[in-house]
Amino acid sequence: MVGDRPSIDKPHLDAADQPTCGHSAASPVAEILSLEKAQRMAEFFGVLGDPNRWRILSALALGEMRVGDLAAAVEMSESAVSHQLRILRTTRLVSYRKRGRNVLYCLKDDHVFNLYREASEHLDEPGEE
Amino acid sequence: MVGDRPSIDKPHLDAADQPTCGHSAASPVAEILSLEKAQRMAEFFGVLGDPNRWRILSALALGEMRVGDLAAAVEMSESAVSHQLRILRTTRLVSYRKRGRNVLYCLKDDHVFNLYREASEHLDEPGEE
DNA sequence: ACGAAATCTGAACATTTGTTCATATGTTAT
DNA sequence: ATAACATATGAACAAATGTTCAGATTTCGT
Repeated sequence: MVGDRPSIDKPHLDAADQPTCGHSAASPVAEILSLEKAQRMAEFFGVLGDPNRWRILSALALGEMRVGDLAAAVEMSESAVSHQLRILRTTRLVSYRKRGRNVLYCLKDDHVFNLYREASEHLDEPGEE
Repeated sequence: MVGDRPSIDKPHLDAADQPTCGHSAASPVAEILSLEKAQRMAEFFGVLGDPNRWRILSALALGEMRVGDLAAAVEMSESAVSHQLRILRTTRLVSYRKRGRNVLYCLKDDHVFNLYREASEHLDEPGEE
């Protein structure tokens, strides 16, 4: 296997210079995360690691919505949506309230937005890919 | 199956009032994410959805490190670490440079910190769990 | 050039994850 | 009450994921 590699992966400096990592300030994490804390982080971000959940969240960003309409909006079965909503609920990413025989869901707070923006910035950054 | 439920999951309002979702301002996402965009988001956050990757990232937050030392620090096999580093590399979360027969890794930018902080805030928020 | 050291890679295997399908629960209307 | 509607739940199965293990590279020391 010679020739062209995946094109990514080229060291920025293969010299004997200074580290490439220019931490701008005090990092919020000053030691290696404990297995427990790492687990918490992973579980949370893992929830955001599914495309259909993002579609659901973005749909709810438009406003409160019933489960059925939500399912139609994101083109998933109502059952699948319901399963996902349960996960988003226990992660406290969405809140809900019952209206008769319907249940209305909506985003719980702005953290999703911030995370979305931060991720977008990162993904839009230069760096060969 | 009656009795006590998982304790989470109680509608904040089951009345006929206003929505629970108080979006503070213009959301960065004004429509349902396309499958493609949702996929991108999910892939990125999915990378942050593993505890060992968080341990690696937090170790690198302390400073540049060789693969071997990194493996020792997070108590994983060097092979496992290497596999994970490849993923973190293609996601551009870490950068690296070769020094002789070693490879030094470090965090690429501050986005990880911001994501970490945002997630921490969310996890530390009230809301019964 | 040779052997040791450091890192990377691919296949295999066990675990996790998300959907579907069938069914249960709960609510409204007649 | 009964039927129809809306949502939730559990088991089952397919797909994705992370580790281990063996082997491939590459670089240093002598």
